[in-house]
Amino acid sequence: MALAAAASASAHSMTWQSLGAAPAELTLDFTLPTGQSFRWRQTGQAEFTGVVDNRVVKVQQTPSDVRYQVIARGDNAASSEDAAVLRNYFNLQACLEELSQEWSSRDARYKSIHSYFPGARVLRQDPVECLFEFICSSNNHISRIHGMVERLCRDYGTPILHASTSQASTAAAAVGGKDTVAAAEEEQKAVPDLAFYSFPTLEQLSAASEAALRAEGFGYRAKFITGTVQALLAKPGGGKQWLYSLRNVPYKEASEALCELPGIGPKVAACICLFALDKHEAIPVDTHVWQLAVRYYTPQLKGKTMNKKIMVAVEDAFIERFGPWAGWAHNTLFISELATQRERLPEQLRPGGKSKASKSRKAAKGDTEEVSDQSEMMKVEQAAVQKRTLNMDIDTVDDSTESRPIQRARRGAKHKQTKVQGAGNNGNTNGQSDAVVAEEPGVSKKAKSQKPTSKAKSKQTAGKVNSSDAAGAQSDICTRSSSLAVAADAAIDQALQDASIRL
DNA sequence: AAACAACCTGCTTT
DNA sequence: AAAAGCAGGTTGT
Repeated sequence: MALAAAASASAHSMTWQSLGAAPAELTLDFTLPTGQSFRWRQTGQAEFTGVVDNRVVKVQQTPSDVRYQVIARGDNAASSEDAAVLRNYFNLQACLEELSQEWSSRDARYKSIHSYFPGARVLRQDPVECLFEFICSSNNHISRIHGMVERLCRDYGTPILHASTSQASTAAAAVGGKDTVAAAEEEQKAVPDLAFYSFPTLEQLSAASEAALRAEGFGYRAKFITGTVQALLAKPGGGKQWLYSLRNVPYKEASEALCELPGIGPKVAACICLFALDKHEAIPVDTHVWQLAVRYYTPQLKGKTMNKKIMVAVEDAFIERFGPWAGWAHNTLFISELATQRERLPEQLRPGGKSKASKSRKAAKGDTEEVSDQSEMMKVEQAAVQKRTLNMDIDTVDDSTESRPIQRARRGAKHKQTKVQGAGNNGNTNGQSDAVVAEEPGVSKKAKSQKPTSKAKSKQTAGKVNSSDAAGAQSDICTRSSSLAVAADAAIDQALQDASIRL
């Protein structure tokens, strides 16, 4: 192991390249692990490694920039295109700072929280990859989605960088500073996870059976994946082209087209539209955004049950409030709601529910309940805005502390009856175990039927559109004054170097 | 049209 | 320790 480490370390002594994006434009911590892509692994204190367009890329935050190294390339990945590929992936033609200023002038809540989450960018991902990532996301949490996507790539994708030659693994071994046994164990455990694969093509994915996917822990999403693969392959041009063409049609049209595919409803469609199809106004309304909405933007909808119509109402409210790039504004607001991120907000800006960390901290200090409720918070924010003479209309959110998600009450009620047979999960924790899927974990009633289902049979046009370059459709609102490079000082360099691998 | 039950799983909380 | 709760939802009734 050590030998492999040394060998590859010297083999990969390349240098960092500047991406030319200041933290206000791109902050990796708010962009990569916050649920819009599940293809990145944190491989250091301020460093992530992932695969972009057939390249294994390491990106690292510095105080003034983000820099990158392409540590491996697959077929047809020319190094001359690295920079363009990454600028495209990080959507750097848009100027987030400028947008942020605009949103701040339009909305009190955004204004009060955005400085705690600078550089939360919306990526421009590959549509195929993005689509399957978000089929996996339904009724699921980030860490499991991440594992599922990883297995999908490992099982059906093309390896670009093997574990034995991975720089990341060498770092793991080198940094391990403990006794050699522990280090060896650590490395052994780490190695299988440190290979990098391209995301499988539709053709590669067509090799996956529902049974195999279930055996890998995809649950009921297994048939969504196989169903969508088939549906896409049946499109003229093989599916990939069809999907890319959605970049050139209006949001609504793209969303409706996506919703024809099994496993894709309005929320997942909005994710794909926002994160891969250039629909900057798309608002994925999930449980977090729903709470945001009834708290600040559509209080009149409180108590309603979530459905397509309600989602559209929420979306419209966001678009009216934030404008054509509302999806980007939503992204920052969404992140501020995540349990893993909301602790960054000062107490008085934090929404009602407290996270574990917050709870235990309070418990330790013998603190009592939180002081301000939503209405007070809103008043403070409104006052702040009005003081600045911004005559924007601020929704008055009166009322009280409905801290609990509405759907929770709903679920609590229904679970009384359900549960029962779902409780006994048939053992195969950790996914891999057996190869041949137990013919019927939860296949209670129908299932099995590979039928196209009602959604597949309705319409299916959307094949037209001009084939102009998709990137051209985007506006260049920023003349990017390259606050570039600025060689990070040695101290930071050192610190970053010392960072250990973290999964 | 709207509401709700069912669905896979892993991790946390009671 | 067993059970319920929850996680960036979709589908069928």
